[in-house]
Amino acid sequence: MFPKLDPILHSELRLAIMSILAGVDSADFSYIKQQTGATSGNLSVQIDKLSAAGYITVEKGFKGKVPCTTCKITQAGLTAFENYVNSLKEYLK
Amino acid sequence: MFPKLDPILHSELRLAIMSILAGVDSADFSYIKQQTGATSGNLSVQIDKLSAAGYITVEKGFKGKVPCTTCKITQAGLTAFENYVNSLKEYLK
DNA sequence: TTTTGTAGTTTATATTATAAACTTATTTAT
DNA sequence: ATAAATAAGTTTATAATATAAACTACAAAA
Repeated sequence: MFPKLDPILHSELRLAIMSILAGVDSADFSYIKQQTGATSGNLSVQIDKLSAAGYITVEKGFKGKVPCTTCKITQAGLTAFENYVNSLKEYLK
Repeated sequence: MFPKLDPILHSELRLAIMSILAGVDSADFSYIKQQTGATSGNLSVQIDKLSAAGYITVEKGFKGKVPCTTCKITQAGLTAFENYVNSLKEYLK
């Protein structure tokens, strides 16, 4: 039987966000936006969802005078990401 | 930049259907239903979508007196599936 | 002949993703 | 100093999607 895919991660943009965050210590909103090519609105919504799921933390600060939102993957997020990848493999082989 | 994921394939049930069909010559509705654990309604809709996309062919016949719908992956479907897998890899590494 | 089971389809609903419109603050140009 | 343009988001509205519930048609069993 096919394993259930985590619906939080089975989303193109959220998966891209997680993919980025899995490889770095932290990344800010603008960087993620540029890397993914997402619109600000979409990115904002999906970051909220990942944050609500406890997969990332979001810190709102300033870079000089400009607001800057920094995202970081959590241990739970990393684990979920790994589980998702493993589950997905069952579908791809 | 992350490649765009084929929205037809980026769906849990449709991906499972394609995964099954990629490994066999053909499979009928009931078999796919049993393998995926999907409801008939959901399966019917998703098979229609894959068929409309040209990724599978659907043949309605009879097994004795009982109706039997047989699905088969097309070359286009196989190619799309392979592309999807390759695209996905960019997200998972 | 009524009921149960098989094999689906159609329709309705709830969720989701996405974009458009908006807010707030900051530079930059006039 | 004021207006225009840019940056960094958020909120809201819309369109698409997945899913389940309800329904149809037929066959086999009780």
